[in-house]
Amino acid sequence: MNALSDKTVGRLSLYRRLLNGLVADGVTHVYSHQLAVLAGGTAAQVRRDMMAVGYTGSPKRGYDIRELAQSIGAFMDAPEGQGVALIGVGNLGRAILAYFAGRRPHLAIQAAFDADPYKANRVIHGCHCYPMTEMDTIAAKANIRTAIIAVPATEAQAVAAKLVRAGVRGILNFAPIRLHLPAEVYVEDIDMTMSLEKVAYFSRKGRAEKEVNS
Amino acid sequence: MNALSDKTVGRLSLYRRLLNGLVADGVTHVYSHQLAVLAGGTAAQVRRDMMAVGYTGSPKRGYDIRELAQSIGAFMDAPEGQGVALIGVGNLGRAILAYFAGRRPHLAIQAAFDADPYKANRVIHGCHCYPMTEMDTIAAKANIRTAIIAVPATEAQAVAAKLVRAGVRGILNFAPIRLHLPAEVYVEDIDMTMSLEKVAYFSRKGRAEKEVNS
DNA sequence: TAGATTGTTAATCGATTAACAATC
DNA sequence: TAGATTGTTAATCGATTAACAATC
Repeated sequence: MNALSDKTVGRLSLYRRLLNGLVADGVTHVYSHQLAVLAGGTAAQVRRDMMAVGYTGSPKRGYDIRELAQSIGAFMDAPEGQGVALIGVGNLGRAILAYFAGRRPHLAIQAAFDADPYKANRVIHGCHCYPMTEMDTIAAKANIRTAIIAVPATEAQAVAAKLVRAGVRGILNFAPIRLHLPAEVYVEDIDMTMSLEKVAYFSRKGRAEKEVNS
Repeated sequence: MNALSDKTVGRLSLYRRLLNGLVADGVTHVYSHQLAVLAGGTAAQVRRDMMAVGYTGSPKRGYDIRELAQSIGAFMDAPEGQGVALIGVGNLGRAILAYFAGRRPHLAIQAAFDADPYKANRVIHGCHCYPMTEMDTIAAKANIRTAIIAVPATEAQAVAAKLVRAGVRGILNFAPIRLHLPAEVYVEDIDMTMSLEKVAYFSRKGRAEKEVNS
């Protein structure tokens, strides 16, 4: 029950989604090597991750999918649900709203904010948009501790600092800049420019030999 | 000049962006520790990365920003430019088009494709959209080896296979699914659901002790 | 020179992989 | 039982960090 690593948590999230897909197909049990193929990892890694969440399978039938999904949920989900704020309702912000709309009731975007007053007081993909000036109040009232930043790079640092002051402890940052925040705030960067440049580089040069073998 | 690792290439991409920002500010030289602060890394790592691209600084003035940016560019950019294809022109696809529009002439989205014929034959954010049926022909003609997948998860595997048959060797995949492709194809996943779940988890549980200390 | 930074090697760390007795 | 899979430990691997002589 101690703290899991960044990567482990990511894999758990993926496993759960895969398990939900299997449930929909009517499958009840799964072996570590089957899950490994779906997740793009190894069987040993899957088993180690199951150990981390404290769920135990059987040598005969493998893992019970429903029970396993529930164990992962108990580990990852907030029991009372968890609200998320979105900052920046431009092209990217609206796509993010559409992407997450109605997907996970436990982890829904409860409010969006934008500095542009013309974008405020509208409902986009089911989410109410407020002016930035109301961010502190609304975040505090809804007890929001998680936020998504989808503002231009020039504004991201100021927005992030404001979010932290309002009580946010985790940020998913789409702005192509490294945020400087207190160490206890968890930041995950999605840098689309960097990702595309990496892909472009390796589509010309080829993957490193070692990686191809894996 | 041998193959660089995934992570190194990512950092080089970030360094170059930071260097361009410094040039705009009129700065001419930078020390490894300054760049490290901006990039969120360590000075030693910056120096090791500079070694990797073969650029040498001076103990007195550090690194010449213009020359360094040029060295990184010589490493990362295709001399003749490199075209990118986008598959899927839904909410996310359109946001991606807007995001990359006019940013990097060397790495532009040259064509977009969608299975929905109603989305084809339009120009969105400066990019022409074609029906999926024309993908093979157009990708071959434009010699496109890099692609972005922004289609629903259910279609992603089929689209990816089709892209690889058309000559694509690197894929930036936004669909929340692991693609099964030949090992020589480089795939970078951007899984927004996984990223948001990670952020939500750590905003409740806090970062691991070790990571906070770093 | 003195001092800070550089290129480069050695030590450390963590994560992945391999291996194997225990289990159904 | 026989056979495949499980939980768990040991070995390996790579990347990061620390250290230091060479340099301007």
